[in-house]
Parts: sequence; structure tokens; C-alpha cells
Amino acid sequence: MILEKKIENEVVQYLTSLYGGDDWRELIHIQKTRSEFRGDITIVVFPLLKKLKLPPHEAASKIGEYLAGRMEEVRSFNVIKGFLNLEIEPSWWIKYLNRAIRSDFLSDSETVKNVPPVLVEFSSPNTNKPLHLGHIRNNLLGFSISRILEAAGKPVKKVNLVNDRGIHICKTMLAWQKWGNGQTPESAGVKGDHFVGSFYVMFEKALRGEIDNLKEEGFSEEEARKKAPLMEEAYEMLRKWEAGDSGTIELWKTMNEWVYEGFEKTYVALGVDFDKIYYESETYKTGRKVVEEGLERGVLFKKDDGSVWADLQDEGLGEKLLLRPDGTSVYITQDIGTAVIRQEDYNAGRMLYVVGNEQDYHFKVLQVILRKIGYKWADNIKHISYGMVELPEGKMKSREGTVVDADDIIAEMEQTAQKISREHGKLDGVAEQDRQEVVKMIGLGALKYFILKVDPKKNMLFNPDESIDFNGNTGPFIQYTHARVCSLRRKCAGAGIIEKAESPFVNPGGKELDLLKMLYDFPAVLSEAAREYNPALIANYVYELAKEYNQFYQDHPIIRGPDEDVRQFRLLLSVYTGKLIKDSMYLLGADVPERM
RNA sequence: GGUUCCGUAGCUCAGCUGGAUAGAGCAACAGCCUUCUAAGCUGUGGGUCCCAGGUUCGAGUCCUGGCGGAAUCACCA
Repeated sequence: MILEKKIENEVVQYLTSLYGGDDWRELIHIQKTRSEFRGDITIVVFPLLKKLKLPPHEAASKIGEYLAGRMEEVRSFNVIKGFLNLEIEPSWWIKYLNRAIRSDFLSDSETVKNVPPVLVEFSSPNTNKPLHLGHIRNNLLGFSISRILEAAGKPVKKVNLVNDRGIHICKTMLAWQKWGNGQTPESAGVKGDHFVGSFYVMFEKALRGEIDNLKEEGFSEEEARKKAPLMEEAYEMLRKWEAGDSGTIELWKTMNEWVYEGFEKTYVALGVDFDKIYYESETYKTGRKVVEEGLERGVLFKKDDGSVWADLQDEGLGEKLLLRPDGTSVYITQDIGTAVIRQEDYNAGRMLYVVGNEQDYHFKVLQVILRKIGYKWADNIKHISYGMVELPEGKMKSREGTVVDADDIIAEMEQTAQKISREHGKLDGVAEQDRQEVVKMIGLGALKYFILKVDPKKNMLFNPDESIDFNGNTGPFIQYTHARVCSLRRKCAGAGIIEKAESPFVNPGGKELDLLKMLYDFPAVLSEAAREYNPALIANYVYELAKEYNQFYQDHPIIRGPDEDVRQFRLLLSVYTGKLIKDSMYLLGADVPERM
């Protein structure tokens, strides 16, 4: 049992026996003792005063005396104002360490079998553009949340939904037909997703020209956009595609294959993967069917032009179009279909959608519509909304060419890691292949940590120049600390200090105790991160842990510790810290090297 | 205009369900390697927690109203 819980129980029991009542538990506020005071665990007694009818100091002393006399874990206490600071018996911390060493949070967590899985959707790329920095945040968040939930004992399925159809795809196809000259990624020597993306850009440029011309003839932007010949052609292509026109489908398949090859390379480079990939092209028809059924049952309605709508005015969300007058689907129709199919596939207990906060409205609407149509599981849907990645000059805009490409940034981070590694020269002795592996690990670790340490729901700024830092609050700093522990273990082994299964009882002090207490926090942080779907909590924790370890390392010699017991204790403290660093980084989707 | 989110040091970010004197990193300056990896450690300076009210023993945190920024309110996805 967690110590805080045990203390809480004791206090509740004590106060209930003295004063009666049944609401003591919610009045008890327990927190860590701040480092400037003596003690480990603090009970804030202010909330209790009204019922106890005692001044703060007396109330705190009374509870303190009781706990010190009753619990062997409590060594002593002191009272400052309304704060009761409990000092925990040092041996308790050692016992905790020994218990923790034997367990493994990642593999021990009893995954409840035969329980509906949590579906985590993330990535969700469009097939008309390569992935960019925003997608990286999405992928890292989704992947990390999946690992955190698994570590917290939940069965997880990672799913991707590829938006492989719709007007934007037709634009790229049309552009390739017109200006592609039969080129392929191979013939052009360009990665498939980038190759296809360049045609989307071409299309948008040409369309802009047409719109501008029409505007000079007196049309408004909106009218011009509709009237532009390229746009009409694109819509014609979409109709042909939905009608199953073989030539159109053939082209679509070919170009999508190019894109998927490109995406796959990026996913591999990023180290993310999926249990299942859904394609919009395979789910939108189900969406249409579900909508048509809803129409028949009268929960949806049709307008005079033949378009189908959901009336969400009762929910304050207005009216939402679900099928165009010509019967073609829109974005949300497809999402309705995908949700229904997924529920059939997995009977999920929870469906998480890791999607940017620009789509907050979309997911509110999706959930309401599914509920309206009559799906009870609509309540299980949760949108994990995250903030945008911005650049110093503002939002990324493809038109202005300020988009930070995913492949580019991954490569850049690796190059920087390469350069710094060469400068340090610490890997000079190792085989080139191993060295490259470590360099990759560090570049990726830097990128992943940089992005995941920020609270997901907040917008974040990415400064390409300053962000590529490897000192201070960074991934490499954490990886370095792990490498340090590994190096220490090698040296200990060389010095004849053998790692035992448990630590002897010593009297830890200073940074030893601080570190020990921080190790004790890990399970609470993990469950908090799982409850909040928030990898940043893990990131912040592992950074603090690494910092704490480095301070300990500075203050307390291990190999040349004063006696055998202390050396053993410090070594095991180090080993376990290294393990938690590795585990935490694993939860963030990052690896740690044994030397760097 | 409606709705939602955000506003903490020069910059990037922490700050758990309200708790003790608001913390890190970067940048600046000053120290620490013949000793376990200096991608490290230590120290100095740096704050009207956007503003104004309110709630209470206590507010960066909760409520109301402003100000500033972002997203969204598409027959784009």
C-alpha cells in the first residue's frame, strides 16, 4: 500500500473514533514535505480545524503524536503553523527500494484480459502531403499515450486512419495527369509522399492563378473558387471516383501506393507503428449507409436540394451537413462510418482520437450525431485534443513554404547529434555501426523529448535554431544520465563490487534520500499520466529524476564509498534509477544508450 | 459576432484535485575534471504569475468582468 494512503487511513480512523462523523477523508490533505523543511510527508491541518475546534498547532501536534506512537514507519514529526511534517523511518525507504527492484512496472502491470481494449487513433495523415512537424507531435503523443495506458494495465490497440479520398486527393491526381509527364517517384528520385505532395502544391498554385483572373472579372473569392475550371475538373474527378470509374481508381491506387511507401519510411524513422490501419476509402460508404438509415428513422433530415443534415441546434451546434446534394460524402460522414466499423471490429471500451484542437468542434459534433443515431458507445469516445506547433514567425503555412517537414527535422536532429558526438569523442572506440545507432537514438530522443515535455493541450513553439539543444532540460541530458549509470555499473563490476538482489540497511541522507523519495513517486506519476492521457507528466518526472541523480552522483562517491554496505546501497540506488529512466523514456517512445 | 482554449523570469516551459518564501532550462556572469562519462555539478543576477473585483484561514490555481492572443463556427479534410 502506498504510504500516504496508509497514513490517511490512520488519521481517518483516529479522528472518527474521537469525534465521529464520516467525512474526514476528504478533509485530509497530504503532500510531500517541501525540501526547505525537515520531514518527508506533510499533512495540512487547516481544513480540519473547523471540526476539531483547535488552533492549528495543537491539532497538528495531536495528530502527530498519535501517528508517531502508532505507526512504525513514522520516526518523528514537527509542526510549523498548520503543517504537520512527518519524518519517515529511513529503513522504510530502503525496504521500498528493495521491493521496487524486484518488481517491474512495465511488465508486471496486470493487463486485464478479456476486457474491451482502448482504441487509440493517431497520425491520420492525408495522402496529398508529406508529414510535417504537426504530425510528429500527433504521432509522438498517440504512441506515447498508448504505451502509458499499456503500462497502466489497459489493453491497447493503436489505429491509424488514412484520409485517402476526397477532393484534396483528386487535386493531386488531376495535377499529375496534367503536368506529371508520366513521372514516378523512382524516375524523379523523390520519396513518394514528397513526390505526390509536389503536385498538390502545383495544383494550388495554378488554381490561385485562375481564381485571381476570375476576381479581376468581378467575381468574389468564393464565387471564383467555385467557378474555377480546375476546381470543376477536380469535382468531376471526385464524382468519377465515387462512381468507381476504373481509370480514375487505377490512378488513385498508383499514387496512393507512392505515398504509403513514403509514409512508411517516416514511421519507421520515428519508431511508431500501428495495430491496424483504416482507410477512409473503405469506411465512407458505411458512413453513408448509417446516415441514410438515420434519415429513414427520422433522426436526420433532407433539404430541398437533396442534401442530408443533422439538426444539432438543441446542443447549440447548429446544423451539420452529412451528404452533399449529389450524394457524395463529407469528412464527418466518413468518421461516422469509421467509428461504427471500429466498434464492430474491437468492441472498444474507449475510443481515443488524438487529433489537433482545431477539430474540437468536429469531435463534439461527431459524438452528438452518433448518440443521436442511437449508438450508446458514443459515450466512450474521447477527443485527445492537443495544441498547434508554431514557428517563431507564426503558424506553419504550406503556401508560404514555412512548413517544417518531418523527414527534414528528423535528419537535422541526427546530424546535430552526429556533430556533437564527434566533438565529445566518447564513442571513438566503438564500431561505426553501433555509433550510428547511438547517434540516431540521441537525435530522436532530443526531438521526442522536446515535443512531449510540453503539456499536450497547449500550443508550443518550435524554434529550429534554438530547439536543437542537447544540454539542460533535453532528451540527451536524460539519455546521458542513463549512460552514466551504465558506465558506473561497468566500473563497479571491474572493481569487484557485485550487485546484490537487495540493498543492506543503511542510513540514507542528503541527496541519497532525495533520490530515493523521487524513485518512490514513479508509480503515482504513471497512473496520473494514464488518467490524464498526458505524456508530459512522465517527461517532467524523468527530467527531475535525472537531475536528482546527477546531484547525488556529484555528492556521493559510489565505488569509493565509505564501506561495503554504503557502496552496495548506492550502486543499487543507481541501478534502479537507471531502470526508471529507461522505463520512462520507453513510455515516451524513446530509447536510451548504454554509452554516449 | 458566438463558442472553446491560452496568458507565469529576456526566451522556452513546470507548478497535482486551492496550501509554507512561485520553480527549471536556455541566454549572461563566476567557480568545479591527476578521482565513478564535464552532454555533468555549484553559485550570482533576473517576477505587478495580463488587469480589476470576488469566494476564504489561505488564490498563479476557483468564480465574474475586462484586455491581449489562438482555434473554430465549410457543400476543405
